[in-house]
Amino acid sequence: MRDVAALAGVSLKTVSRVVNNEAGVSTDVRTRVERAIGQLGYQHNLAASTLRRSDGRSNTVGVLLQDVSNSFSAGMLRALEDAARERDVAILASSLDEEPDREHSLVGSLIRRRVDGLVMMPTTQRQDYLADELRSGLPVVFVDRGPKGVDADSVVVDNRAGALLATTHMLEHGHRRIAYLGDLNRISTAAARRAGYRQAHKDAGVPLDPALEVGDLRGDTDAREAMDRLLDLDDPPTAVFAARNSLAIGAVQSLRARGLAHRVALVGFDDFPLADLLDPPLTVVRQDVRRIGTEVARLLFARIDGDDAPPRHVVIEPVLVVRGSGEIAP
Amino acid sequence: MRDVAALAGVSLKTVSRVVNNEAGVSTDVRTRVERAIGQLGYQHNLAASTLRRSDGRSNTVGVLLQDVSNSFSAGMLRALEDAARERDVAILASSLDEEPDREHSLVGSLIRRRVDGLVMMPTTQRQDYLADELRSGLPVVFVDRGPKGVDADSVVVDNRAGALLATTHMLEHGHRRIAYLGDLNRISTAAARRAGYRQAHKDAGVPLDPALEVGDLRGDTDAREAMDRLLDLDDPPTAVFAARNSLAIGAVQSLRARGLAHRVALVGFDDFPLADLLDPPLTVVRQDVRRIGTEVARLLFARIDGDDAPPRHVVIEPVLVVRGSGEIAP
DNA sequence: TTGAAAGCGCTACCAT
DNA sequence: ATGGTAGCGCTTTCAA
Repeated sequence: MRDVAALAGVSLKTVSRVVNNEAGVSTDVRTRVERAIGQLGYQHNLAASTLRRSDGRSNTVGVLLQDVSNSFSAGMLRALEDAARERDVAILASSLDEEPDREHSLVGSLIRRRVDGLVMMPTTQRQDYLADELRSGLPVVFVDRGPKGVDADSVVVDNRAGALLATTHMLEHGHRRIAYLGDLNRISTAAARRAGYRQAHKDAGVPLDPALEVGDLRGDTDAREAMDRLLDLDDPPTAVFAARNSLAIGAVQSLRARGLAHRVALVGFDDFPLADLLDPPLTVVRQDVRRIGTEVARLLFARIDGDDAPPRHVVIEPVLVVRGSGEIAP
Repeated sequence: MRDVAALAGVSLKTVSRVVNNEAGVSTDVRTRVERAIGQLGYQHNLAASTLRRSDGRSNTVGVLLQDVSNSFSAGMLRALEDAARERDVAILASSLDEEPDREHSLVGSLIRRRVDGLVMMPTTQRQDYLADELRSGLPVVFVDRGPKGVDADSVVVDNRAGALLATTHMLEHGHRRIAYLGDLNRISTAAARRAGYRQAHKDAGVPLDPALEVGDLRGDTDAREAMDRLLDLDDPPTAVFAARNSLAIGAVQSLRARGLAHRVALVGFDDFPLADLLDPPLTVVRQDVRRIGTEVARLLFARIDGDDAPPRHVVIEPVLVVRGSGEIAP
């Protein structure tokens, strides 16, 4: 910047004015400075700028997702990116893989980088460790799973209602033995989905069979094995509710391998690309990822812009997408 | 940091030593400083640190992909992330959506943020605009598509060979009318895949029919419509080579809607989740995304570590994954 | 409209 | 083993 100033024959401050598009620079001087910038290939240093600025804005936000390569996280990231781009805000993205330690260390890393805000799909049980940052005004929006131990903005879907929807749908189609495939039990959304599954049975007056409830499944491989075991029972389920997309995939693999894909009903939680091209097409409870992402961005940027109202909790209602697999009769 | 120093009764420099884990601090002093840090909730400011450091490292790299929500880009991002995490390097990720203007502006934004390196899946025809940065030593690794107009490291798959593989496979199964569904023609990988498709015909002595070659398709919707039109021809194709994953999906939609999924052969380029669960399971040419990502990371971090050998160009051979859809007889 | 000087939070360098 | 001082590249403040 000093070189640019020298070449253009102006002061540092004037170059700064040009670079930041501030008023109070004559067209003539502006042109001279811009030419000098071009000649020297000067690139403004945003880190130095941030350091000195009174607001300390880095124009960067951090996003901690479950796994940037899974379709739900990736869709979220994309929706956020679109909102961020309009403001010329960059996104630091990371995957947590349900590892609490990683959440702690990545949050620290983002704070050391002075992000203007944080979006997180938490994997820890409680986020008390964020209390200091929240109090000092760091904008944080929780997504998919609400905050525990602290209060902050959040955007979640009504997991219980979604599970109730899915399970009731199969009960109404006459199923009485519906299996449940669930995520790691400690994850709050998994608990809510399980509660919805049970509620549906209660509402319909159908007894639950604990042998049909399998939790703590990490991914499609786990789900496939669990499904295999369920189908080997003396009195196997005639329907399955898979409480996450990867678990539904594992279930499909198992059913397909045994030629039961058209015999056992299946409803998944969380839509994914190609679910409609499976055979039978997969009936799912859909969480509108783009809508969630848009809401998250709205909350986050409002906070960044100084909104200091009490935390807001947005709940998005999931919808049942009927495609075929969930309508198979017992 | 000043406050920490005051509270611990040491100098600024000593706090800096503790924070950076430098040697030459007694255990006693270190403990005192750490306690002060804890009491004050002090968080090191990485931007200020970067500014002052002699190497100017930001421990941040920029990644420009086609679209972070598509499985190929997302897989790349994830592989890179895993390599970056080991070094405590953060990732700024963005989507280009095949828009050249966005590439220019995002590269600028990343340079202003002083990233230590850049990974890009370019969407521009030429990247001469990067010449200055490359000359001044910015590590850049091109992925999926090689650099044009400048020289830099790259990791690409052998697109021509992959297309040759796919097309020959169907020719060997007796097909003589194989359609081609291709990406935007200006994209170099699309051109290479088309060349492979043609080469296969030439090798087999099978004449090409221009009516069966459709390029400039943007996504599954385009592909579906193109496929519909092809199937409406008087002499429709008995097989299809879809040169990108989203195009294969469009083709499947069209075939499925007409009940031809088991009648017309289909091979896609680029594997994706669930391709094996379609009916029939989709035969594809697979590019090993994780392997590509790992190679990219290896090249990038070697450059960041000071490697100044001439640019390296890694070519990954794609493999044919036979699953069913590509083996349908004419 | 333009500029000079101070200082953001930190690390390099040299001294003790 | 510890500290003082200068200065990274920029913006702020105030003066001209």
